[in-house]
Amino acid sequence: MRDDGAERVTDKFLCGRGRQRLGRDELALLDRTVERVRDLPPRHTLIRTGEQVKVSTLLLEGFMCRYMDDHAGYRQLVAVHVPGDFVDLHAFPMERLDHDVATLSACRIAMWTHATLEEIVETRPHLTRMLWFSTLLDASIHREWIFRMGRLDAEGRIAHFMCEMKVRLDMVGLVKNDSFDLPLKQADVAEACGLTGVHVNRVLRGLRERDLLIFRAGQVRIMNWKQLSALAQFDPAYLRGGL
Amino acid sequence: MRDDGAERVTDKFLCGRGRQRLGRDELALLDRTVERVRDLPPRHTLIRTGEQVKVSTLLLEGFMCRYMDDHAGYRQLVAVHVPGDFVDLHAFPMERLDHDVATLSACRIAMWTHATLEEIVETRPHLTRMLWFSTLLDASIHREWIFRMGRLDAEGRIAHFMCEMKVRLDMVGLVKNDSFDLPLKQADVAEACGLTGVHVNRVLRGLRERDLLIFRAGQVRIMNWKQLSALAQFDPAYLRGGL
DNA sequence: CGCCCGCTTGAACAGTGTCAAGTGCTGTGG
DNA sequence: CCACAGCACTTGACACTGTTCAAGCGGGCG
Repeated sequence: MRDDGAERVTDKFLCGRGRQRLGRDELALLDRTVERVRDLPPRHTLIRTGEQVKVSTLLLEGFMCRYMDDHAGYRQLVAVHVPGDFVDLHAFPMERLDHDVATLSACRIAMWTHATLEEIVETRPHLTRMLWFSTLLDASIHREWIFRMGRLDAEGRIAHFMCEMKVRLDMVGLVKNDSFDLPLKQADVAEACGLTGVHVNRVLRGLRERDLLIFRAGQVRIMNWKQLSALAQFDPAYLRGGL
Repeated sequence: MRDDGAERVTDKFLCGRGRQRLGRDELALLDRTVERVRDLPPRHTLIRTGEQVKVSTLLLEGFMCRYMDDHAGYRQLVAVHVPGDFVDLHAFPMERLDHDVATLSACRIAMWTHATLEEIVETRPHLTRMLWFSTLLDASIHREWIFRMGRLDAEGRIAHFMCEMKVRLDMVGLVKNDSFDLPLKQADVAEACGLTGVHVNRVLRGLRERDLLIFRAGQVRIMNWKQLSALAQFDPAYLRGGL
């Protein structure tokens, strides 16, 4: 925070995941070089597969996702993003993406041109390394999702997804009394977990009836963290990236 | 290759994935700064979850994997590596890993200390960016694995896995006449695809009987690429990372 | 030669998907 | 203010994919 208390776009960046390693000057540099801040409506596609990308996006408020569609049009989410996430920083070294990027809820985002990032790489080795690190955190989450889909049953997958959301949102101060906003439909959870909407509905009922978790109207309330995280075989270490 | 024709450790690095963007001097620098080359036996664990890592490993020959075990001891592979892959470069910014790293077959590896990589980051922005890029390729593969597990049935998953191996090995010159070595057991394929060994066996029989693919004695022979890749909904774009 | 490991096959079963119908909001227009 | 449309959620019945458990096979290696 600045003295005047105004929000800075980097306020939530890497909170709980090595933010303390970012110098004041590094945060200030990022803040100063933002190209622009935009508001996006819900369910808005920001980047399409294969298209050339020249800016990267930090999510300030709201929820975004990345997804791939199969031949029949069924969707698989490959990532869900919360405030403080650099949603498509990987587009900087990659230049084009292998997936779509879209908002789930209404969002506010901040954007940096790749030319600006280029300059950071040229002149700021430590900051570069932290940006690199932040893309590796995403990879770490990807791996956990592979585990989730490969080794957990429907209940475990949904529990795991909810545990992950809780911890990630907690890191950026968006959890109050074990409750948090999660503006997704059951169908979105299904697309994140490799399940059908119908089955997600049944599993959620089970979790609710056993007083583990309530997900209703875009709000999650975790009633029994211990049992839920056990079901999910959830260990939050992967979210901190070893730092 | 040098004039004397001797192999250099970086010979296969990023082949087919932007290698042409690496300058001769950059490759030479990597070659010169290798700390050491080692041979590892099959089924050897190189890094365990959570342990502090101070070197990163380029795979020269053989097959390695990264995996996570669930509470019951069942294993999920989260990556399979082929020659030319920087297996745990992400350990450099991350410092410790959220998964184990092990050999599948006998392997030869080259290792760089993180101190050396540190120096590269400090002094070589372009090379740094290419190293960063190479870790993002892994993330890209992770995403495709999430898609594979979430949206494909058993047959599609195995077909997809085999298609991926074929293209990746082809990039580094290890495919001859649509055949390649893949020194894995059926159980390993199961662990990569989130299936049981028994079911992998049945699916492989089906693929063999329809003359799509033969996997026997650690060798894969692709008989019908077109049908196989269609089954897998396979598009190799993600393996090239947009470059 | 015999053992062991990886592969193969069968049968019963469980988990998840599919299809179909119905409920309950919320927002809109008459 | 009510009727209605649309959407997300809910529930039930049934089919199917993949798992589990169990047994048998085959080849390489000590």
